[in-house]
This record gives sequence, C-alpha cells and structure tokens, in this order.
Amino acid sequence: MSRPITPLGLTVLRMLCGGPMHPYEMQQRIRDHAYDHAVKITHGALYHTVERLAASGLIEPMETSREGRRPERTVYAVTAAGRDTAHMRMSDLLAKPAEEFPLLGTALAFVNLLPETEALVQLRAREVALESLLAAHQTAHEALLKRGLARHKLLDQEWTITRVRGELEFVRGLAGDLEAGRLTWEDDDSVTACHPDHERDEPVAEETTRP
Amino acid sequence: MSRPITPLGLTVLRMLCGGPMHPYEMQQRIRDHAYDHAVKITHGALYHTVERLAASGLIEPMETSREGRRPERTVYAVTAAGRDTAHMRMSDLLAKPAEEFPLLGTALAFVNLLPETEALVQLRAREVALESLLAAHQTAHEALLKRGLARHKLLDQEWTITRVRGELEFVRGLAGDLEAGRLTWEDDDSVTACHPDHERDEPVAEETTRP
DNA sequence: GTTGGATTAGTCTGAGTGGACTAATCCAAC
DNA sequence: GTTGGATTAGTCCACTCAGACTAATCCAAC
Repeated sequence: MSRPITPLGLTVLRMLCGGPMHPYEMQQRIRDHAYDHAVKITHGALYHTVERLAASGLIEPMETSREGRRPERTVYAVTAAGRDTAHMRMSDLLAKPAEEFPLLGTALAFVNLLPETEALVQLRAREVALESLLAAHQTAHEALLKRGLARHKLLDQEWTITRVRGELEFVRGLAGDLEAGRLTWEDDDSVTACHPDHERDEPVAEETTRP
Repeated sequence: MSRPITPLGLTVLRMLCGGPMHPYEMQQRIRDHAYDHAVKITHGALYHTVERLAASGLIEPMETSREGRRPERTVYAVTAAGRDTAHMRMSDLLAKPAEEFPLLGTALAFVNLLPETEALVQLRAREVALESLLAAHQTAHEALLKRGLARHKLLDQEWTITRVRGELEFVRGLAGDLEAGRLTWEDDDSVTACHPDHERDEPVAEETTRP
C-alpha cells in the first residue's frame, strides 16, 4: 500500500474511467488506443496490477460472469478513491521530471570498453535504425491526423517523435566527431581497462553540483 | 542464464575490468566515477547482481579477506567469458535503439484525465524544474571539462543534457499551445471519461505502420 | 467433418529490484 | 573517555514483472 501507482496501474484506472470492464477487455482497448506504445503492457503484469489495485480499494469487482465453459471474467469498476489517486498521480507525473536511466546513457558511460572503430560501426548502425524508426512514427502520426483524430490523443506520439529525432541528431553528432577524430579514447592511458594489467581510471571526484 | 545482461550487471563487469574488487569497493568507485547517474544502483541489487554473474561464470571469486572482525569481503575478478559478454552487450546497446517507456509519455497519453487548466499548471511546474535541472547539469559538466577530464568520460552527461534540453523545449511548446488555445480537449465529447456516465472514446484502430 | 490457428481469458513461476535491517569500526566533539 | 554519527560491509524480504503455461472456443480451409 501507498507506494506510487505504476504506469500500468494508471492505465488500468484510466481504462476503468471509461466504464466497468474485465481485465482482458482492458488489454484490447489498450491495444486499440495504442496506449501500449506509451506504457509497457504484458499479460501477466496486467492481472497482477488489477489485483493490487483491488486490494488497495482503488477499484472494485462488480460481478463475475461466465460465457459457456470459459474461465470466469471478473468485471471491475473504479472507486472514488481510484479516481482521486489517478488524478494525483497524473499531476505528479506531469509536474515532476523523474530520474530515468535510458540504456543509451549506460552504453555511453562505458563506451571506452570498445575500440573507437567498433564504437563507430555500432553508432552508425543505430543511426540507420533510428532513421527508419523515425520515418515509421512520422508516417503513422500523419495518417492518424488525416483521419481526423484530435491532437490531444496523439501527444505521446508527438513526444516519441521528438525524442527519436533528438537521439538521432545526437548520435549523428557523436559518430561524426568519432570519424573526424574530434573524439578519441584509445590514446588515453587510463583506458587499458579491457585488458589485464591495467592502470586505474582517475575518478571524477567531488562533484560540486549534484542536481 | 542467457537473458541479456542488465545495466547493473554491465556496470559490475566494467568495474572488474579495472582489476579484482569486492562489491563494496565497486559501489564506491561507481559513485566516484558518477556512473550512478547513468545506471540505477542500489545496495541490495548490487550484491544480487554479483551473485548472478558469478553463477553464470562471468566473474569469479578470488579470495575472501577479512579485516578485524568486520564481515567477510569476497573479491571478484572478470573471466574471459565476462569480458566477451560485456563487449557484446555494449555493441548491442549502442547499435540497437531499445523500446523505452519514459514516464512523460505515459502522462501525455492520459493527459485528458485532467482539465486543461490543471494540466497547464503542472506543465509549467515541470518547465521550472527542468530549467534548474538543466542548469545544474550544465554547470557540473563545464566544471569537469575545465578540470581537464577527457570528453569520452562525459558522453553520458552530454546525452543527459541534450535530453533535458529537448524535453524542456517540448514541454514549453505544449504549455504554450495549451495557453494559446491551440490545444484543447474539454470540448471533446469523447472525454467525459473522468465522470460516470461516459461515452466511450473512439479507438485509434488499424495502425498501418507499426514500427 | 475435422484439423489447426487465432482469440478469449486467466494462472504460475522465476528473476530482478528497492529498501529495511544488522553489525562492526572509526573518528570527532563534548 | 565516552557518546554518537558516518563509514564499511553485507543479508534479507517483500514487491513487481515478464514470459511460459493452460485451456476453452470460434472459425476457416481442406
């Protein structure tokens, strides 16, 4: 109880704000609305999340119906507490930038594990992948706009496109610098790290401003 | 066994590429190198990760020393397999953009749970937060550069700065559009979702291009 | 008409994580 | 000199999640 609602939890609440529903129906609607581009949904997690929300009184089982001899379906509805919680969590998510740890950051932190030439190859590969990703997202976005979908339903897609574009530019810059020799590390003494008999890296040490 | 090395796992391998070490020392060095800005490190996870890596033969315990009557310290070293794995994982991380689910995306997907005025307030709050975050990162970055730290050790910080700047611009744009009325949702019939007796949202449906 | 693939609906398990807890030692201030 | 807070070092548990598994039903093609 009381730890912040997970993205999937918020999604369930959001779905139930559209009327009572059983978990499987949520999953379908989530796919229909393409919410699964903004939130990681897996089958197992969904049911578990629903259970948790029910346990903390944010949603309530209404009835358990059954069609033929298929497994029982439990239909849930949001409670008032659920609405409030969703509301608060939304405000929080919007207002407070969270510390996140994108994988590219991790990779960049340890990039000197690879020789420069190899890093360059991999970065160029990423560039290509990002280009086609960007194109795909843009095409999809335009298609939906032309279909007359309201903009507010596509904000997450706008954000994704912006992010991918930003990453692409960054990666291009890096690859360019590497290629032009404006960025190097193999001549750095402290980077014998991949081989035995290394010298220790000098630490970054006393950060004056930890944000 | 055999599922991809986690960021923390890679970090451990990276540390041990700098010579044998016990977990606690890793933690310190990680902090010294500010790697904890790029990878989420918690105390508990570290020991667990070390155990896992040892179990799959990527690292090996060397000796268990003890100073005074303090708990035993087990010193680990990378194996050849460990080096190879780290190398491959690095290539992968660099080359393949991963599907990630930043919280802002989630928030934007459900933004119509809030009334426009409130969304605007929260977005403005985020703007302020992002501004000071950006300033802090930039100050830290410049300080380290002036100290003569090689650029390749600050790439993850460069990336963070780029990301935050991108987010700031995006959020500013959104807030501006909201304020100017170029972005609205309260007049949208399908968004009675927060109240009982709703009309269902129309689905996004058949996406032609799923990237 | 029956074989087999998609859909409907849900359970179970193992892996990974965060935070709380233990416990000894060092050092600085009172 | 002793009290208390930081540091050193590590264990443990509860929570969460992803993916594998179950199992019934529908429908289309052969």
